[in-house]
Amino acid sequence: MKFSKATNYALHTMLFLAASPQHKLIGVQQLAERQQVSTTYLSKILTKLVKAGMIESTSGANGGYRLKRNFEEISFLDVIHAIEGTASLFECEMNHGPECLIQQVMVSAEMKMEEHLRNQKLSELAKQMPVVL
Amino acid sequence: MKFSKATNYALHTMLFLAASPQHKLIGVQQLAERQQVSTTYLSKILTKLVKAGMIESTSGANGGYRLKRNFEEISFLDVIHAIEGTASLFECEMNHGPECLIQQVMVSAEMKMEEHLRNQKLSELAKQMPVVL
DNA sequence: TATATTACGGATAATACGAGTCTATGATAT
DNA sequence: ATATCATAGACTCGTATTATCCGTAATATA
Ligand code: SF4
Ligand code: SF4
Repeated sequence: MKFSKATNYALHTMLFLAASPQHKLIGVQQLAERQQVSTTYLSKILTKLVKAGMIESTSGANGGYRLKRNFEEISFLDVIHAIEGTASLFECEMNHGPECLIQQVMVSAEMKMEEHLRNQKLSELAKQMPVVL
Repeated sequence: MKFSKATNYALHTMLFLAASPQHKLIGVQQLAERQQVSTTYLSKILTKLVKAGMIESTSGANGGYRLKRNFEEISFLDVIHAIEGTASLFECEMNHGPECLIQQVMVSAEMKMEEHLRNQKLSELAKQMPVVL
C-alpha cells in the first residue's frame, strides 16, 4: 500500500512544468535528469498524462511537453488517477451489497483523502513553491 | 496502491470476534472457512494481531483467539497499521526537507484518511452490524 | 532533400512484493 | 499418550512495478 514511483515522477514533472514559462516546450531529457530517472521510462509516464489531456506534446527537433490550457483546474488527484487508475483502494470478494458497513468505512476514508487531493490545485502550489523541486 | 487482502482478512476477523461472545475462544479453522482462506495463511495474519496486542491466543485443544480487554478502543486504523505497517504512503528519494509542499500535500491527505479510520471503532461497528459478515 | 532531434509504441527483462503452501515445533486439554 | 491448536521459518508462485531496448513517426533546420 504505497503510491508508486511513477506517480511521484508525474507529480514532480507537472509541478516543474507549472513553474516554467507556459508556452515553452521542455524535453523529456531535462525533466528526467532532474529526477534521476531514465528518459525512456519517464517518457512512458508522460504519455499517460498526454492521453489524460493534462499536457500536450510536440515531436521533432525542439519538441517536448507543455501544459494545456485547462491547467488551472488540474489537481493532485487528477494526476494520481491518471497514473494509478481510479479503482477503489478497498475491494472484497463476496460482495454483500452496498449496505455493508466495512465497505462504507473504507470507501469513505478513501474519499476523505481524495477530497483533500482534489482541493490541491497544481497551479496554486506552483505559485507557492519556494525554490527548485 | 491497494489495501492488501491480508488487511481485509484481519478486519473481517476482528469484526467477527467482536460480534461473538467475548470470553469464547474461536479457532482459526472457523474463522478461515468463513472467509474462504487457508488456515495457515490466516494464522500468520492473526499472529500479527496478537503481537500488536489486539487479540490473545491459547494453544492446545479447544484453543483459539479472543479479543483483549482494551477492545473498545481499537479502531480500523489500528488493525490496518498492524498489518500494513505505519510507513507513509508517499516517500521520495532526494528528500528536500520538511518544508516541501509536495510532501505536505501528500502526507496531509493521508492523515485525512487516517483520521477517519481512527474514529471508526470496531466496537461501534459491531453493534450496528446487521447480519453476518 | 537530408539529417538531427524528439516523442511514441511494443517487446522484453529485472525486481519487488503480495499471497499462499508446507512442515516442524511447542503448548494444552482430555 | 494423544489429539488439537497456535507459531515460526523456509519456500513457492503469480503479478505488478520498474526499467531497458529498439524501431517508427513526426518535425525543425540546414
Ligand atoms: S462483509 Fe462487507 S467488506 Fe466483507 S466481503 Fe461482505 S461486502 Fe465485502
Ligand atoms: S521536491 Fe519534495 S517530494 Fe520531491 S523529492 Fe524533494 S522533498 Fe521529496
